[in-house]
Amino acid sequence: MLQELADLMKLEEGSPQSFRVRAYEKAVGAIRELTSDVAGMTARELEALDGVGASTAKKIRVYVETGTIERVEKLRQKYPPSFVQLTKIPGLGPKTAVMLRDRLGIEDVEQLRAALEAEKLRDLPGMGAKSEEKIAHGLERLGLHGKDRRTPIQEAMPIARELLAEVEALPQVRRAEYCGSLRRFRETIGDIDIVAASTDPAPVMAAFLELPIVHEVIGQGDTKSSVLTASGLQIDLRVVAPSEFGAATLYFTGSKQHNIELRQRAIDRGWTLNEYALADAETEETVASRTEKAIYEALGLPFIAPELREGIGEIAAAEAGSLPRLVEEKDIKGDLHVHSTWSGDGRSSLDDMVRAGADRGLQYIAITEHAENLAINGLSRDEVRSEANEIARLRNEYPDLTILHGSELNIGPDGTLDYDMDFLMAFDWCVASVHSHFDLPAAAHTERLLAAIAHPAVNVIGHPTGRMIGRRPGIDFDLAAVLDAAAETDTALEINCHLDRLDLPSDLLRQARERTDVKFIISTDSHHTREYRHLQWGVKNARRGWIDKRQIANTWPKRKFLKWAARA
DNA sequence: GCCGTTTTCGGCCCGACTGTTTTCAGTCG
Repeated sequence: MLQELADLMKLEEGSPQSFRVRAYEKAVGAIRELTSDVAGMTARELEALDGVGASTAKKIRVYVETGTIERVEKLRQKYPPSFVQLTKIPGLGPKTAVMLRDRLGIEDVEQLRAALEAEKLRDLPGMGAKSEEKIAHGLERLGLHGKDRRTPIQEAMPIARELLAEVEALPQVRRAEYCGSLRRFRETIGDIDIVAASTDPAPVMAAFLELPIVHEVIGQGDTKSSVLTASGLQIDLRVVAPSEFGAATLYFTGSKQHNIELRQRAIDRGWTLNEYALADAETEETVASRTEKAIYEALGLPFIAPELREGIGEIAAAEAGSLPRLVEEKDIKGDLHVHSTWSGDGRSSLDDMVRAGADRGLQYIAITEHAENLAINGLSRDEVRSEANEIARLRNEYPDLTILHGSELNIGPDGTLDYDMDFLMAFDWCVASVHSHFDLPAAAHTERLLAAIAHPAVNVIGHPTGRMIGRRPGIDFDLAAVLDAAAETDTALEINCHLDRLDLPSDLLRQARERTDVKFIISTDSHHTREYRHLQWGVKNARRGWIDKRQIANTWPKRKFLKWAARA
């Protein structure tokens, strides 16, 4: 409701940056990060939140009690959804939308289309034939890539990496980095931002605009250009001097709120921070600019990892020295969710999977084929016994690698698992996952998860929400109850590395971050040898979730881990 | 609308690009 209020206020105030709009958006951010239910908070408790004042606290209370906010109702009358839709058109902002209504009586997209065809826009103040053309073009893009459309990370990441490689390969480019929400590792991306360091920007810009992926140029300048791919994904390239690279990546990585807080911090010290440098406000002398680390240090802060830069308290935590100890890829000592061709959907042989795990320097792995209840992909009991013999052979071949014989069980709609108790207890390691019946009510999902967590054979709950980013929402369940049960039984929760899963999602991880009694396992869920390298994504997701690495059980050395796994 | 280790009033992050203007408004990030 507050977000809608912010959006409507953009129209009312004629600016997306009006102070009132920004205040509402800040309040939205504060509430989004709450771990407790906002409905249960008093006005006084709400006001204690950073960014929520008396006015917003009152609105929240009224909304909780009556289900409506008068201000929103009035604004909805004035700006109905069909009118608000106009501002979703790229290049068309609140000022223009309101003027179109005042001057031409345009109330919705259809009327705008008619006015464009009749060439009525070009006679309006501040507009001309080109503006008309721009808006007409923006209208075409609305379906393909409106302001609200976000691209799933698994779609954007490979494009960004390839693009980055091409930019880095240009002879004039010293170094380059992808920034924006992709570097912060959000699960959906608005656009791809690339920053390049060069003393000679013109050829870099020219080469960028000529790349095969560029379908359309929507803006080009000396140091900044924006293009669209054929699928409508926007890519921005910014070229800065090498000495400015740190300031530029900091700025383009954001988030917006993080930048605002950093800049406020600069102002408090008599400095100013922009994409070129942290500099003295009076003399304009540079304080720091080459690296992000130098800028943070000048501002009295330790380096803040990109995954944390959401403007949700990371700067205060950094100042207080209370940031979590973040996991890194090299900390991970074992992979506890690995398939082979024994599973119907596995694509590398067991021998290859084990060899690849050993080659990566893993100290322990768990082979976890699908279980019998997963119709096509699961293993019968006989197959499980046969694979056990193969694993015994491989243990001899790889004496330094501990190979756990595991299974990925299916949590049924009633919480029951595959096989039977005796059979299950013979496994070294069990992952239990939801693979079906995604549309039950939340209470039923909570019950089935609690049942699986309570089962003595289960070590970890696999991809707990079952969501597929951009395709399928996760199951809804009572997170607090699941965390309580996981802590009670010492059952871990998985952080699945697949880019289309990232499950648990980082927002749920953040809600769990104060639960230091809960363990997590970062698993690749590999079905092919090359998927081991997906580990990096699970690591980034855990970092984004503010999870302290001491709670991630597969960072532990082999002895500690095996002792815990056997006990659990 | 929010906020305060100079402030309870008067500030609030900063700049590129476009299209329209002769110095700026709108949009965007």
